[in-house]
Amino acid sequence: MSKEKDLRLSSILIRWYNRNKRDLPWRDTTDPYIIWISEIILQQTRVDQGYAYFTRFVKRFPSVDLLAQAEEDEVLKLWQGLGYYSRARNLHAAAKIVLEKYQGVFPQDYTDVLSMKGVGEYTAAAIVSFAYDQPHAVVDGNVFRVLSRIFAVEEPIDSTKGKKLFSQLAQELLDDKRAGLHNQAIMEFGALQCVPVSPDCNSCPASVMCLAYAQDKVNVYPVKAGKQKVRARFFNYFDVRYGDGYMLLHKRTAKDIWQGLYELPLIETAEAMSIEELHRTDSFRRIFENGDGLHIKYITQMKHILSHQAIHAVFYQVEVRKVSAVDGYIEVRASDVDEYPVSRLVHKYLEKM
DNA sequence: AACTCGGGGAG
DNA sequence: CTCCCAGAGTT
Repeated sequence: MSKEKDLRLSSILIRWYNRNKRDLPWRDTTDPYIIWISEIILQQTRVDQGYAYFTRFVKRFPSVDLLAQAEEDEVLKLWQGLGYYSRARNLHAAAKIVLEKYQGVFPQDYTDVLSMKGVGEYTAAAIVSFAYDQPHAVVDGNVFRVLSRIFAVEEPIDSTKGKKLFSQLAQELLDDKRAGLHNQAIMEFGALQCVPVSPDCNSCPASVMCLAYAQDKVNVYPVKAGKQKVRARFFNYFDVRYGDGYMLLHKRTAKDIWQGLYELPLIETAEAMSIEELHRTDSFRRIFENGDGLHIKYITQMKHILSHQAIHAVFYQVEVRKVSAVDGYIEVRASDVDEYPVSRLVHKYLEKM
């Protein structure tokens, strides 16, 4: 016994979508690889921000085997500036697995897609519905917002209960016969019509069935419980120049921000420190113990804000006649530094120099 | 369940 | 400033 679905909302959203959708390149294909790339890029990222990255990425890596064969540094370089760099590392690792485990054929089974690194429930549903029209409902930030308003859901979207509740609700509302279209429609509706701040409910075709609108409580949904705090960190960067145009770089490998990216020699301190204080640290002595004719000059300081950290960075330029190899650092030609993937913070410094 | 992981744009 | 974006992984 299957109960007939109520597809009135789906019908409204699809009608709205057909009239208002943006023309986006990843909607012109059913190639799961292309759709996968677009979905990873768009995780926690606005279309406007990810668009150019998508274009460059699929131009350089038009197929999964070409991505799998690339060096991780090149993948990260293409990702530079976009943030959440684990997306790029996971994308690259997953491409290799597709090549080896699936002989280069992108998996079609939802569970197989879900098992890929960097692919969670949202992305798996997006890929199989857009590429194969399989009936899996997407639940992203847009869907949370649209459904929480229409049904006046009081459960916080960042709670385990809330996530389950919205998944079930989204799946109940899904038009199984046109899942891809339905999923595109509800997300685009959230992105353009049912926007986070002061949506234009007067022009909304779903306002007739929107409980939040009826109660004049559109601005209270979606309900969120979370509050994240920001950690302060102090980065002291040393732009070490020596010889005939050489400098030192270090690849971040720790489980921390910017994993896989390169940066200048760094001394992180628990609080702000003067250069005189830095001189006395073990880290300083380790980096510069073999420094001959050391000359340090203050260059600039920058405050770099992440969603969860506030980094206070100070940059110094260090001139030495010669440095011997220091463990963990690589020596590169200063003219080649643009080849290496770096954080926005380091990039902003480098482009000033 | 709570925490971590980027960067940018809108208001 | 605050919020949040086609979220996922780790602890």
